[in-house]
Amino acid sequence: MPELPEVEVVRRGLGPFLTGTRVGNVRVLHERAVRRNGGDFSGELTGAEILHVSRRGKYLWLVTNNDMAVVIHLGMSGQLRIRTKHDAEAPEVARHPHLRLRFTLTDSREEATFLDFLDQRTFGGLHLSPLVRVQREKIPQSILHIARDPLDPYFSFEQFSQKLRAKRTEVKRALLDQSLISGVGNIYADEALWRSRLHGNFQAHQLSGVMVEELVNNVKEVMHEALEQGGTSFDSLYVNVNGESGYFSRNLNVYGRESEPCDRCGFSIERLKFMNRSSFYCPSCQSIEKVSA
DNA sequence: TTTTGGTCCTGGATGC
DNA sequence: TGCATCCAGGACCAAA
Repeated sequence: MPELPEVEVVRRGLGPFLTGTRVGNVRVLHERAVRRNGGDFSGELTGAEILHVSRRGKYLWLVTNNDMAVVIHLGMSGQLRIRTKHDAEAPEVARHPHLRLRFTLTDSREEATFLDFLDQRTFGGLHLSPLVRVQREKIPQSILHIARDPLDPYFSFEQFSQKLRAKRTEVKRALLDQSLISGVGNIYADEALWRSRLHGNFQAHQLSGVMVEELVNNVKEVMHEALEQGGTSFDSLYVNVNGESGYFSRNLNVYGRESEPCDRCGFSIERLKFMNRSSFYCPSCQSIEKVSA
């Protein structure tokens, strides 16, 4: 499932192909892919030039020359794939059951390139949003509520710590709250909590400043490691723009490892139902009894 | 205002 | 073999 490292891998992959191209045509094959878009998605985009590709948390956006952004969220199973004309016309690609949207991109130097949006579970989608200036940068209006992610150079630890410690909720739920800190999903939340020896159900307002600092450092660390290995792939649902999988799943300490021994203490890893999803943790290392320092 | 829990959605895996 | 059910989870929304 694409979380921050996976989305960043996609962003890096898209840049060289998309920068400087123009949108020639947009074919929407599944209306749900553009459900968040109010107006005519294809019409408003045709002819626009793509200037660069940006990201905040799990959101990607293509900045166009008319001060608009094509905001993309991959959801659980979204993929962006770059296709050459030859690839795009192959029957297994053109009639792929999960192909939801296709951009035809033109370039003054070469023949058309295609950008395909595939999404098995249709939780992902694209929409247009005007860019608005906030302090040092321009971001899409529709994602103003999304907090800076921990890899953002302007991420403020003090601000995050203050907000987190004011929350009367569990620390894992707070980590998944994109308006508090963005980019953290179920996998990296579990991994960072394990590294911090924190139980996901520990109350956020009981965390000390030192505990928050350690947690943030572990979130950053696990994300950097995942990024270096091209992200986490369990199956074919996450691939980069060339269709290649990442390798970080081999380095996971708790996520998806129910009943296996903890790498730190050997205790059996348990799975807990939390917020309609699974939480993996070591009941020995990550005791709920932990007392705030 | 903040917190909590339900819903959306698809297809692979599993059980009968 | 065929059918039913479970499961995965990010974002959003309504209820408390």
